Amino acid sequence: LSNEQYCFLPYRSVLKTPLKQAATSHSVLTEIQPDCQPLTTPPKPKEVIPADPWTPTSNLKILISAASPEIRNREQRKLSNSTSEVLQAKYCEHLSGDEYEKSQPSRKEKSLGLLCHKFLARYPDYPSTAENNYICLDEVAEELNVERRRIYDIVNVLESLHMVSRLAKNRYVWHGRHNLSKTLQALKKVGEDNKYTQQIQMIKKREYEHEFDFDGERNEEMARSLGSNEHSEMSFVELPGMEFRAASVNSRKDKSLRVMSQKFVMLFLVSTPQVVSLEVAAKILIGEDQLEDLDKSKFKTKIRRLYDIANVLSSLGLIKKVHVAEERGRKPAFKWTGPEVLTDSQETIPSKEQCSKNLFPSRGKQNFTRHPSLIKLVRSIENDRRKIQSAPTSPVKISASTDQNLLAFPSKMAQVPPMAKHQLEGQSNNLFSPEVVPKPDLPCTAAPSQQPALTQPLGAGPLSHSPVSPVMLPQTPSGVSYAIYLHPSQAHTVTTYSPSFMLQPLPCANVTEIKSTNSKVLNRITTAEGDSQIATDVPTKAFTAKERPTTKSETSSQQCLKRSQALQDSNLIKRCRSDGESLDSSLTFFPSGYLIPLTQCTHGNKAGFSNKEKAGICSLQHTTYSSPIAGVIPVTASELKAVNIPAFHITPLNIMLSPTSIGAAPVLSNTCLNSGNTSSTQNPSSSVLNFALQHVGLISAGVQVPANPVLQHVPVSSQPENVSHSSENRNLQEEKPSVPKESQESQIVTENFFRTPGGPNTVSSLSANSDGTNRTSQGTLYIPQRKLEVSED
DNA sequence: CGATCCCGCCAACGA
DNA sequence: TCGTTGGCGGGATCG
Repeated sequence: LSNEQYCFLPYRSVLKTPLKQAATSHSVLTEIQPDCQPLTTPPKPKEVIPADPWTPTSNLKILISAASPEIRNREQRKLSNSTSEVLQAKYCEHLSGDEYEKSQPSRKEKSLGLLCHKFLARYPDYPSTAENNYICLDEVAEELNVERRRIYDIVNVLESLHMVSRLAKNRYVWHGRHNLSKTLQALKKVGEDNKYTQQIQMIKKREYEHEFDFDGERNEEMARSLGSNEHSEMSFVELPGMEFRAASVNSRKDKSLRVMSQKFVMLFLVSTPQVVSLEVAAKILIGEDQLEDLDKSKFKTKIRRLYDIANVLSSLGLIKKVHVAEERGRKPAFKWTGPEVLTDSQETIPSKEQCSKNLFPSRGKQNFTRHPSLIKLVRSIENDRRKIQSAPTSPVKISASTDQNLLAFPSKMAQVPPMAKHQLEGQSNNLFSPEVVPKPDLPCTAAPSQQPALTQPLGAGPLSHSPVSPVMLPQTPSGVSYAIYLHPSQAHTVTTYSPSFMLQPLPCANVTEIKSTNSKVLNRITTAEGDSQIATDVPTKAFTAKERPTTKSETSSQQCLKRSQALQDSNLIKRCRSDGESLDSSLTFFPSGYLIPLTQCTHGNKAGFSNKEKAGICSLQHTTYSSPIAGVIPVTASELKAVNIPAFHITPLNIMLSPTSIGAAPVLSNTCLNSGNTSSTQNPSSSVLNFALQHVGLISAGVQVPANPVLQHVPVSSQPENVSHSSENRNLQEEKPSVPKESQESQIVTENFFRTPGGPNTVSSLSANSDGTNRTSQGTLYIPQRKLEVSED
C-alpha cells in the first residue's frame, strides 16, 4: 500500500506489467518495483522508507555518521549508483520499452546487500525510545517486495549484533546501533577467549605449509587439534534485555546464522589486520562446532552462508570486501571497517576506580574480562569432555534440562512482556537477573584489589524462562556483563566440571595482562599468545599463576585461582544448581548458549550504591566465596568514592551507552545514578543482581553484590570509527582506493612486530596514547611466509 | 570458469 | 495442522 501511495501510477503499471511477471514466475511481489521507486519516483522515495519517519536522506546521514568517511562515501555512491541509477535506468527502460521485458530485476538488484540497505534505510541508526521501533516482518517483506525468507537473513544477522531483537512472532524491535559497541566488545572478548587469533594463524600457517592439503581433512584436523579445544561453545552473545525476549520467542535451537555471524565478526575483531578471508572464516567456523570434518560440501555451504552474512555486514558498513592476494591467487576476503573495538586489556584503571565502577556499570571494558573466563571455562570443559568422550558425535544430547537448569535463571524482566518492559524502561527496575554463576573472574585490574569476579549466582527464583544456563557475569563498568547460556551439552559439561570451571585461570591471565597494560606496557603479549603457546589448552590445567611476570598479575592470577577454588568449595554453586533444578521445569531451555551482556540493562536506580554498599558488597563477595582471599578487596569505601570517576563518561563507549542510546533495552532509565558522579549508563546489573539475590535468598537484604568489581573505564579511543587499523600491513587493498594506506600503519605494525616477543606469530601490543586514550593496536600476526594482499575488488 | 549468492524446498518449531 | 523460521544447497549470474 505504501508503495502505491508513493508510486506513480505509471510506474506501477509498468511494474505490474505482465512482462515482468512472465519473466519471473516467482514473485509477484518481487516484481514490484521496490528498488527503483525510491530513487526513481519523483515524489519521494517511497518504498524505501514508507513508514519510517526517517527520510532516505537521514538514513544516509546516519550511515555516514556511523561509517567512516570512506565507507560513507562509498556507501553513498553505491546507493546512489547502484541502486538508484540502475534502477532508474531500468525503469526508464521499462517505461519506454515496455514490452521488452528487459529487466527483470537483475540479480544484483535483488541482492541481499541491496535489500539490506533498503531495510536499514527504514530505521534510524540510533532510534529514540520514544518512537516505535517495531518491525513487522510481513510488512517489511511486503514493502520491500521480497520474500520473507530474505528478511530473515537480514534480521538474523542484525540480531547477532543486537541491532534488533525478536519480540514475538513476526515482530522485531529495532535497536539500531545503540548497543553495537557493547556487542562488539563482547564479541571481541569472546573471540579472544576462543583463541580465534591463534586459530586463524594456524589455519593460515597450515595452508601455507601445505598449500594444498585440499583435503580439508588435514587442515581440519590440525585446526581441531589446535583450535578444537576451543571450539568453543556455540554461544550467542546477547545483550541485556532483549535477549530474553527473544529467547522466549524463538526457541529455535540453531540460531546458526546468528551465531555464525557473531563468530564471523569475532574473527575480524580479533585478527590484526582486520581482514578475514572467507576460506579461513569458514574453516574456523566449521571446525568449531563440528568435530567432524568438513567435507567439501560443508565447506561450500559455509561459505555461502558467510556471503549472506557478509552482505549484511557490508551494508552496515562494518566490513568491506577485499581480496587477499596470496601465492595462489586472490582469495575473497573482507576487511573490518567498523568501529574499533577496544579490549578490556587496553584500559587501565586503578583498581579502586574500577571497583567502584564496576558497581556501576558504566562503561568499561572489563566486562569482557569476565566473559572470557566463562568462555574459557566452557571451552575447557568442553575440551575435557571431549577428551573424556572420545567420540564427538552428536552434539549434545544430554538433556539439557538438568544441568543447564542449574545455571539458568530467567530474569523477571524476561518474564515481563515486552510492552511492559517498555514502559518500565523508564523506571528503574529491572531486574533481570539471570543467574550468575560464580566465576572466578577477575579481579580488578590493576590494583591490588581486585575483586574477584564475582559472579554470583543469582537467583533465580521465580523466573520463568530461563534457558539453559545462563550465567551472568558480573559486568563491568562498561556495562557489559553478560550471561552466557550454555548449550545443553555444554551446560552439562559445565556442571560436571564445574570445579574446573571455576578454576579457570584464563581470565585471570587476562586480567593480569590488563594490569600490566595499565602500567603502560606497550607491548604485551596477548592472551592469545599465551594461549597459542598452549595451543591445546588443557582446560583444567589451564595455567598456573606462575607464569605471570608481574607481581600484580601473579597476584591476581593467584587470587583467581584461589577464588575459583574457593568457589568450588563454596556451596553457592550447589545452591545454584539446586535452584536451577527446581526452576527447570518451568524454564525453557535454549539450545544454544548465549552470552548475554547485562550491561545495558538499566539498573536500578539505586544504582548508585553508596560506597558503603560497595564495600559491603565486596566483602560480601568474599564471604560468599569464602575464598581465602576474602579480604582482598582493597578498596575502601572512601576509596571507592574517590575513585568514582567521571572519567568513564568520556569514552565513546559512553556515548554509545547513553541512555538514549539504550533505547529499547529494558533498561530502566538512565537516571540511575551512580554513586558518584558517574552518571552515565550503568549497568543495572549490580543492582539487579543484588535484588535478585535478595529475592532468591542468596544474600541477605542488606547485602549487595557488586556487579562487577572491576571497572574500567576504558579509555577508549575517541574515535568510534574505525580508525586506525594498523594492521593492515600487508598489502591489503581495499576495494576502493580510499585512502592511502597509511604508512603509519605499517610503521605501527612494524613496531609491534619487533616488539613482539613471541616472534612472528601473534603479537598484540597495547599502547597507551599520551593523550590519554588508549588504543590497542592489536597484535599483528605475522606469518612471514604468506603475504596477504588485499585488493579492491 | 570461478566467485557470488538468489531462490525456494522443506524441516524444525511453536501455537 | 498450519504458519513461522531458517538450514541448505542447486543452479543461475556475474565478472
